Amino acid sequence: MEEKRNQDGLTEQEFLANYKVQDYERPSVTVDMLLFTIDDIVTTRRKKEKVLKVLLIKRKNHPFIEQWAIPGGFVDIDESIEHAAYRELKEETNIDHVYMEQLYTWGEVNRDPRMRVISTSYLALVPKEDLKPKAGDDAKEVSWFYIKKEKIEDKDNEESWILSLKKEGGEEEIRYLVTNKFEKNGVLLVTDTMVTPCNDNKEFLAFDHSQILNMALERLKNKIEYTPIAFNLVPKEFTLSQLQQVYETILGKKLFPANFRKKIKPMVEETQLKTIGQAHRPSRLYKYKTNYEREDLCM
Amino acid sequence: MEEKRNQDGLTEQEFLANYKVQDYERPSVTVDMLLFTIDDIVTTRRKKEKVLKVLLIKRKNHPFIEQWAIPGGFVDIDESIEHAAYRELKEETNIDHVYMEQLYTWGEVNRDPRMRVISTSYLALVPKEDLKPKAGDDAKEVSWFYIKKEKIEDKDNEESWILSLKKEGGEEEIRYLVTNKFEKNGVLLVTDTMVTPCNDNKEFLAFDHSQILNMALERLKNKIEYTPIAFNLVPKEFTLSQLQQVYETILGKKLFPANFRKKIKPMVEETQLKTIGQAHRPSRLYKYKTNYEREDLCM
DNA sequence: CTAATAGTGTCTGTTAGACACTATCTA
DNA sequence: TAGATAGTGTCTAACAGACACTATTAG
Repeated sequence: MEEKRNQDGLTEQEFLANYKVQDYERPSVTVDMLLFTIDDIVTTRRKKEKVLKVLLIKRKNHPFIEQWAIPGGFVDIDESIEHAAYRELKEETNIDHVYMEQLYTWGEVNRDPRMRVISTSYLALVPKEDLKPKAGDDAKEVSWFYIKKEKIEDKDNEESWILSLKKEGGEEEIRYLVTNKFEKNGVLLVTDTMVTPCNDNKEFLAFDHSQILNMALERLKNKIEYTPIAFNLVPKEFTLSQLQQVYETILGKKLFPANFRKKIKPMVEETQLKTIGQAHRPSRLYKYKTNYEREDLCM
Repeated sequence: MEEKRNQDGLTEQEFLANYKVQDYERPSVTVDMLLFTIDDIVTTRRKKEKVLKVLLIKRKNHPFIEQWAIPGGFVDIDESIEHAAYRELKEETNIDHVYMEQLYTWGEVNRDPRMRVISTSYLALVPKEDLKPKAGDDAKEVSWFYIKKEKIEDKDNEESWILSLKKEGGEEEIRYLVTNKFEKNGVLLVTDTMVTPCNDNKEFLAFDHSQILNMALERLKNKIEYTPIAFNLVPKEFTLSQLQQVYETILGKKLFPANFRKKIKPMVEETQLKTIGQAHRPSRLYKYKTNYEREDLCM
């Protein structure tokens, strides 16, 4: 390899040895971790129902003191952002092999009133059964919030939803109005989503976290249709009804069992196990067919 | 609103007024702009063919001096990352209403040998016809490269491609081997793509830019199937054959005209114009139906 | 006329959606 | 037995893929 020299006559080695990192102002870089799980709740009529939950922490200092926020933290100078996200995840779950993907990077100037912060958000999925009840981290107040997102009547011909978060075993409720505006991007009309607190609100999420949460929900809804991410929300062995409930919760609509099973069958394999002890026909347990995608690609 | 105080007894106002940005080391933050267009090239047999092109610039300093790179730059402390991307785009194109979307954020520790750099990449699409030939920016060498990505025979039962970039009107060619490895993410097998220079290579892209480029190509391929982004690569008025060629180039396969037209028809409206002067049946010009998506959503 | 590309009609097999039906457990 | 959930068979309408065909220009 010949030694190329730059305009100052330096080789790469010389250049790097003399390189002074310029002293302009840099943003801080953080990661946010949206950790989701699916859990059972018991409704007023003593019926069990599946709900989607997200993990939030209560802020202990300004800004947004005493408000709930998506867990996150600074990226160390000598770790990758993915590693920082993973570290954050570990702090909250303490389990391995958790599904995680990058969601989006938020870079508005005034996201944080203290200083300029750029944050990359990650999304992670854990089956409820794998979550060991965390030892009460005295300093931190952490809680699962269950999520409801309901379409409401169009106002001004726009699509709107009420997004509400209810604290697990608590009274606190956070409500947002989600509205799609249409905006031009090139020749396309793309949706620009507004997330605004409902006026009856007492509680709010910190920073732009409501917007981040909403984007994560959209991502989940989209990806569950064309990828097998849902399998990250059930235990290793599961019944097809359980899995169907996961789909129904995330998509926010009921599915026909026959159709659902037809669609899912190629992705799973039977085990010899069945559920027992319930007052109805026992159901077969299935496993995810790990090489499903590989087979698919090799055809 | 009551005044909440933190553990030091400060109100938010007091807290922010006294807030000292901690002096730990911060990464630099940059944006990269992947600008694509579709152009005609004339093959050896004097046939016209469509190709996908990407804009690259030649680096004038270490590291990776004299090598081609995706255009990009630092994010100013008082501008959003999206604004920085937009600024970069403007610098290269000088046209408005360009389609742009965030691609991914790259945060490995040693991406840049000078210092820690985190980079958010954006993808933009411009119709060739809108590109005014840029006034020769003396300091910068900028060029379009056309992209070929061809599947090669499986080695060890893996999918592989040759990704090659050829400089517009030049001899330079950059070739990479793209291979999918499978990796566990939660219970799923997801593809982890390796992009390695072909051993016959003389030229390379700078930094991790080959990987970024490859991800952008994947994104394009996916999104063209289920969104109307392709309309950003043709002029305001276009023939359906033109549009079909855009799809074919990005998907890397031939489509049946009858089927293509059936699929596209609901997204376009006829104009009264037709092409003239060609030695075959003239073709009707169409426009994109801007409110296509809206109509769709309102049903 | 030919060469070349524009554009259409229609058959096929696959799939999404809807719904009615059967199966198997506990109490 | 009833009540509850598990699980299947099948009809229909919509759609993707394949292919044969017609249309209209320049030279």
